[in-house]
Amino acid sequence: MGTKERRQREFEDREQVFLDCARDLIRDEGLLNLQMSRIAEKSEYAVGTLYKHFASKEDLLLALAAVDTEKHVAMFQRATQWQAKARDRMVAIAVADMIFVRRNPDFFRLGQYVFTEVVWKAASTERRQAMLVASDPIADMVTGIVNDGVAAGELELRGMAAEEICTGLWALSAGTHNLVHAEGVLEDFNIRDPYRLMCRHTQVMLNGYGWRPLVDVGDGAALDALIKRICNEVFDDLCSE
Amino acid sequence: MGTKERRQREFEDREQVFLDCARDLIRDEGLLNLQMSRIAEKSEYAVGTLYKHFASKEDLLLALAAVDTEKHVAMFQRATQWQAKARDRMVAIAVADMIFVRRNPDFFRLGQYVFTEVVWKAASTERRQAMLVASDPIADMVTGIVNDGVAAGELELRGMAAEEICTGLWALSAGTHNLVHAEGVLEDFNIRDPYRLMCRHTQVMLNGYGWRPLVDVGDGAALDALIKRICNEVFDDLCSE
DNA sequence: ACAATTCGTGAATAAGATTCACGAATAAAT
DNA sequence: ATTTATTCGTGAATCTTATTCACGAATTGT
Repeated sequence: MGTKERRQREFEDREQVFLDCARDLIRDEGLLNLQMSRIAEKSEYAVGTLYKHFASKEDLLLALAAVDTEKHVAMFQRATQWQAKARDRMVAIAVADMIFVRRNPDFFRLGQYVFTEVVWKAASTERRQAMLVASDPIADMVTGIVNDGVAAGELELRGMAAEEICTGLWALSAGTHNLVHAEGVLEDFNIRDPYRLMCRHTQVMLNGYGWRPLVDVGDGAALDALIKRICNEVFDDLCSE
Repeated sequence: MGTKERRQREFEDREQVFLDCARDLIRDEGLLNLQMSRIAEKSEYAVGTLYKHFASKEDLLLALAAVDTEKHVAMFQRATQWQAKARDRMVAIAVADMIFVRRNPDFFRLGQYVFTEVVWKAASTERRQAMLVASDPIADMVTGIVNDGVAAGELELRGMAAEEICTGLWALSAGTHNLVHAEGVLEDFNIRDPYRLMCRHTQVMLNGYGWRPLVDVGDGAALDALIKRICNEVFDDLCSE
């Protein structure tokens, strides 16, 4: 009598099939040209079936973004659990961002879009909730590193809450994502290696908080060496460079 | 024979009428519910007339965002031209951001949306160009202040280009906008006074670049005094607090 | 006064998202 | 084994909106 279970399993697997097809279509034809009927066609199901899984197009997009976010968070987790000084782990978070965006070029574009009022409000409460749950661990991870740094005497809060420092670093990262996205959208806008720049600014901001030892940001070689070390020790399987 | 001129003038004024109506509709009913037919109805013109002015809905949104950007840039210009030390002018830029967003709560939401791949690509080349032209002065203004600071011996580049420092500050600002937007979109997300925090992080980051005298970020009172001074001296007419 | 041109109009069209009545497949009951 | 009930995928039909364009009124030129 496992038929019911098999059915259930098939239904769940199908959601993944739809998401994969949608992702392929976005990659090949762009978010702009994504059509529900094309997703159905590509996955060889009827449109009605697609709507059994997703309340709306926006819902599907949010589901897609949530999957990305889970992978993104998993990268952060590796950085967080790395056995190293808080200072290096903080840069590792930035490197995780860098690697992730390079490997998933559509990620931010989609993320940007789904967090738009228009899309967000058009999606179902469940998907919104799933998205929030997926991104929930991030703040704790970063705050945790800041607190570790303080505990180890490497960082001074200087009257700020750990969460506020965290917010500054987060803004830096979100702003850099914006910038990377702008490179794709604007024609003549081009900043060389924006995520490397973000790593440096992370160090500079932490310098501002009396992070010890202070980083000599003039020495790009030191940063590059650290990035390479992080790639080797933390993201071995993902770094080809 | 001024009839032709009058006609021409009427045509140009109408564009403003459409934009005003669209803005009102967005304020009252949200971007999500904005419909071209409603804009036409509200402005008491036919849809066809609306389309004589805007190639598409996205085109209209981009035009709307460009107007906002011009006002935004005008605020920055006031900060830039303020007769004060580079250090204070840099904070004045941040304060300009703060005041502008508070007075135009829909601004960033719209800006976020139009810079989305989906909207950007759907708009006409002319509007895109107008948007780029409108935001063009910003980078120069900020880089200018950084260079002034370096020339006055208040800031060390430490091996970074002025543009790179500028990018860091820009990322901080863009990230904060993101955060402010998130407060509107997400239900339970709430950061007290995000722009004040941005001002502080601007100071911290500049501390990291050896800005002199270094700012004691622990002293929130000093920052608040500076913000109040900027409101009085630069944005007198816009600050009620 | 008449022809030519410009310009606003809104009904018609187009594109795409979303629905839902249907029938096939499966499960339950006899 | 046969009948009845239920579940589930289907895709043609519907609905919503953006967008177009043929028309006629207003204006200009002769």
